[in-house]
Amino acid sequence: MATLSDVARRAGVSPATASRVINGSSKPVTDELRARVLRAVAELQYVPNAHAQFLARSHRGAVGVIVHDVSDPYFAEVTRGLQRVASDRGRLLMICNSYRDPDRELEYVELLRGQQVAAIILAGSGYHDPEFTRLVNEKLAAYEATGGRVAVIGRHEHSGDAVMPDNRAGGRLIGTELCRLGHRVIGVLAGPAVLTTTTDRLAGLRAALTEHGRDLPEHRIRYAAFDRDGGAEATVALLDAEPAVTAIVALNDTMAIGALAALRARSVPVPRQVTVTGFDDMPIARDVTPALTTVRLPLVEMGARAMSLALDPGAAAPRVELLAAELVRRDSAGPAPVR
Amino acid sequence: MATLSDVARRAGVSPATASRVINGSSKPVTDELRARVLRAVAELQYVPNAHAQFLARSHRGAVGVIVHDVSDPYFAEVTRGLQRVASDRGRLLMICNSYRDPDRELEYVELLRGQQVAAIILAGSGYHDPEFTRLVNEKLAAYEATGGRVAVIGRHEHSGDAVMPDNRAGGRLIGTELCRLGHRVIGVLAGPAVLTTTTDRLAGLRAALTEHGRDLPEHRIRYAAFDRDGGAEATVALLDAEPAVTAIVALNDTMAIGALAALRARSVPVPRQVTVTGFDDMPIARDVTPALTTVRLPLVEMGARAMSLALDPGAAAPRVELLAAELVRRDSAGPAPVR
DNA sequence: GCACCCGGGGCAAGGGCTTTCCTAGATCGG
DNA sequence: CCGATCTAGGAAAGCCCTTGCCCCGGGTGC
Repeated sequence: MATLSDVARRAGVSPATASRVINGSSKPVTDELRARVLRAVAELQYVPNAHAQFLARSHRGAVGVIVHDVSDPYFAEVTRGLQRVASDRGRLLMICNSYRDPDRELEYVELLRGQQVAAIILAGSGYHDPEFTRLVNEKLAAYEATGGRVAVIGRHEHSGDAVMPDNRAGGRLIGTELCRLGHRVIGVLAGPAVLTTTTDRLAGLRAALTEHGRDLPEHRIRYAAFDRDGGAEATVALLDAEPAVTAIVALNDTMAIGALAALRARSVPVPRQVTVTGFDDMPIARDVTPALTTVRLPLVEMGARAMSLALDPGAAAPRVELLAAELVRRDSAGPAPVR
Repeated sequence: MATLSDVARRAGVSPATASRVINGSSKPVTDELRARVLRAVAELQYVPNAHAQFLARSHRGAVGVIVHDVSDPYFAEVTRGLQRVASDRGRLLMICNSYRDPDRELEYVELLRGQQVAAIILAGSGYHDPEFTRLVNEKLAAYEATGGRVAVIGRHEHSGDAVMPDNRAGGRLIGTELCRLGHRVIGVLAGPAVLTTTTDRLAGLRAALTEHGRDLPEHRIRYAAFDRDGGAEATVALLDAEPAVTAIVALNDTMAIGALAALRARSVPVPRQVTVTGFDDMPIARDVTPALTTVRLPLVEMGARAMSLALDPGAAAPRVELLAAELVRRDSAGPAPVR
């Protein structure tokens, strides 16, 4: 690998001059030398060693984000927002997939710290796990103590800048809509109970139902993996145990799609016999049949905001941005069947 | 940020010893000192500076991949395969999104080179663009000349290790299936014509049709963006210009989903009146209505193989692995309507 | 014509870590 | 009991780049 001094030697200048030409330093260099250096760079196909560069200027360039899984459309959208802002500001974004493993999340915090990233963004849901929370906060605190910036997306037990989708309000919207449609026996396809996302959405839903005089007994809530198959399996279990349900609330769109598949397999017409709702409004939500009634979260916007928070110098007080959820009515929700 | 010498000082040892303890060097260190060092590490929350570490040992750890867009399910799946193998071998994977911009692809090659990654994997389709091809090959050659490993996924004009999905054969499978079903007037929703993926799939399709005595005139092929909206728009245009088509072949699943949406909007029953086929067999393909008849490509496997090729020492001759495509019959393709 | 200034270039000091080589003390054999 | 052999730990030389500082020579002002 050609080094800077190779270039300098070939151009007949000092490494200092070569460096200045290559980095467009403010220090003037004669056109003659500049040309010689550039020629040498081209001939040697020289590319500066990013690590050495990093070490020499102590200027932190990259930013890291820890997501559960980029191939999950939810995170794909969020990441898109993060990317956009990062690129606009000339920052490299390192994406780390925890694959929903808290330990891996911890490891990635260390790794990013080791990479000396300028900021770390936690994009997954928080966990209801005091021990994990303590550990991650400890690591983040150490990072922040040395000037690192942290922003989180979603509710985490971390005091600092945060972007919060209004999951509670979203749950409420769904609940209210279902009541309006006359549903009384409502089943829920929930994600893992340890995620704050799950509990917040559930809390909002329950609040709305209670307001309208309905209840949501625990046995009508099925906790499963936050993915398609989790949704499908939970739907089957729910249907068998609670044949009276007229509406199934999935706590994200992916699970809702699984529910739709399970219902189709049993030839249950949606929404005529059973209503299904999702959450997140992923792009695919409008393309399944029936198109999903869901709650839109401004995913890209969330990513963009989080990156802005992370890159703008921190205010004295933690900044928390609450992003509104919005009901999207499509075809998968209908009036409760009269029986 | 605590440094190694901070740790060493606190533990009352030399940086050399501290380093040895932390990295588990083979050189023996007394338990007494080891314990002191580890305690200091914990107290200071020390994390080694990855850049300095890199510089000191000239051992290349990370691997880079350039994809078009991770949020595209096609690449999400491929990336999952790459990740798995990379993690198994203790490698960090850097994911770069070119967003289908060839210039950005070039930039990322430089960037990864600067990061001194052990290998670069090009996961997007190749381009039919001699100038671009020349440039990228030049940069890759320079990289390989210094010991860098390169693997490509898909057909690129790059001689070296490659994993090739058998796009041609896949196109053939679709063509044969449609002929079997009696379709004669077939329209195509193609991706950008500059992509080798597009032309290869198209070539296979055309070959099959020709063999069965059908033709595929250019005016029944619509080139559009390889995404949902591209598919929807092209479908509308195709329907208007060629009302006689009984089958629409989308060259990837995303476009097929767009086609389904456009047909639904026009209340055209699928597959009764028009058959639609996709390509790739993304996870969502089975969950749209009607479920997509498509061609399965072993996407995860492709990623895994590519990573293996990249990490295993190169053979003398370039290794090319051709991965078979497989027809997946679902509900979106049916017999041609009798008229 | 002299002191000064300033533009253009190079020297060298890091930046944080690994690793080779060396040293000093302990151990062992004769 | 002394030299040979180990052993654990430390000193220091890089890895590649940036940048503050210094230096040299020619132009400026009075």
